[in-house]
Amino acid sequence: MKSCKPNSLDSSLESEPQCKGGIECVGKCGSERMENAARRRLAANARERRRMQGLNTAFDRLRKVVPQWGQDKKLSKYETLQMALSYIMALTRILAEAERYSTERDWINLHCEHFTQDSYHTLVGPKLPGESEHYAQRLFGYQPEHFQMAT
DNA sequence: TAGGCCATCTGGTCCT
DNA sequence: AGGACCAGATGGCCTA
Repeated sequence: MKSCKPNSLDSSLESEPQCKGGIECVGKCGSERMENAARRRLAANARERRRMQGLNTAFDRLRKVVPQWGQDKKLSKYETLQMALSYIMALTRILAEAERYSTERDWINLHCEHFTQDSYHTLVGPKLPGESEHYAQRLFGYQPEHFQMAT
């Protein structure tokens, strides 16, 4: 995914002698200003590239902790955010439910085993071919159309 | 081939 | 002034 825009400005910008002013150097100062602007632009481009790479690293880390059951292909950034939202909401629901039981042991016996993947399969039935995209939706209620008008 | 997703460049705005 | 952040534009890659 590379841009086709050339990056040819970064050479020959070093070690330009300082302009001391005066009529004869108006053109030269102008070209130095342009070179400085070009240099700043390139630096800004590099910073922006690093910033976006950092953002993508964060997305990758989020993908690793978000459920992706049955998904053979990587979640898009948008899907990752929506899945993370649904996941957090599901975990919040679980915590709230846990508070309704008097002892931790009661709650663990009742619910914990339902959140291993194997027991999930027994809960909702065997996975069918072509059905993988519904897994997360059924457990977490992740349905993209619910989020289209979010914000 | 159209559409989705993505990386990169770029100019604007805000902040330190 | 310079860096961070953002959104729009552009073009490449991939898949149905």
